[in-house]
Amino acid sequence: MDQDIISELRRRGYRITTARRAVVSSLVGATGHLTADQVAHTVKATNPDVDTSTVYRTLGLFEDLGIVEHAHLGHGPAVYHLGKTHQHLVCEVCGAVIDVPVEALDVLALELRERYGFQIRPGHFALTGRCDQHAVSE
Amino acid sequence: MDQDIISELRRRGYRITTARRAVVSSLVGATGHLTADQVAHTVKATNPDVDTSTVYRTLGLFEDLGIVEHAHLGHGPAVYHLGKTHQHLVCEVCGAVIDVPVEALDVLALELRERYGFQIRPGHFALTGRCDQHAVSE
DNA sequence: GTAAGTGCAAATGATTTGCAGATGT
DNA sequence: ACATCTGCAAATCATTTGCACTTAC
Repeated sequence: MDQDIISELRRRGYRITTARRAVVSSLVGATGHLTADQVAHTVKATNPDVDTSTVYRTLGLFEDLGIVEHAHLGHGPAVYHLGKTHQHLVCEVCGAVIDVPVEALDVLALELRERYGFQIRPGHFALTGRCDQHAVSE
Repeated sequence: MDQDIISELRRRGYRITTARRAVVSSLVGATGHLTADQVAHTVKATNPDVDTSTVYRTLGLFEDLGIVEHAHLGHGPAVYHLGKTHQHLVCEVCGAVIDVPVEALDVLALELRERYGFQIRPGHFALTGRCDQHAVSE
């Protein structure tokens, strides 16, 4: 799985460096979403001399190549993830994150399309609200 | 309209200061969404000695009191607005902002509620995508 | 060998905070 | 009078950038 990405990079003419390998491992080894800083920490565990700015540049490159995506879950730093786009639901009380397939927004997308001529591209910003445990019973 | 807010503040025991008056005027006089910095600029036009940090504090207070809300339209600074909550649609090509009533998300809210036990509270983050002019015809 | 990639340090942009002084009530 | 507000300067947090040096190819 690491290898797929490495090959992809090579195939596209990008150089395979220690930093890039380490970022790939960090992303592949993680379940879920990581901030750039968390990626940097994981990376530094094995490669202490990789700089955080390089991690940012690497994540930026991977994003341009469609290998990773970033999303905003709240007021803090952005989070990065591999794999296909999904919509994040974030509980404003406990911070719990639920990943839902973008298809869950299909009906909404259609409605906004028809009514406002607007095509949404879900996933970039979370939908905030309250999880089951912290629901407000009106 | 300025006066409603001023009275509200007074009624709740907050002090009426030059800075607060000026922030209220700025918000009332503007159509749409302003960044804290834009509010600060408007304020400084008549009251040059009001500091930007005071504008932030004032907006923060107004938000706590339910007088204003802030939303995130993209990677830049947050925007503040008076009035009732609405959902922002932001074109990722031209930055155009469309305001839609939160009721447009009712169907989605219901679905997410049933399927994931999650209650969304729309409006805090924009939905990004493409406006009519910049639609991708797949 | 050479361009692409990197570390480092410094810059940026948005927002927050500590504190001593000013001001609304 | 006295607590609340404010200006100012400095701190913070996430992210970006300039530049000289390294390294993958």
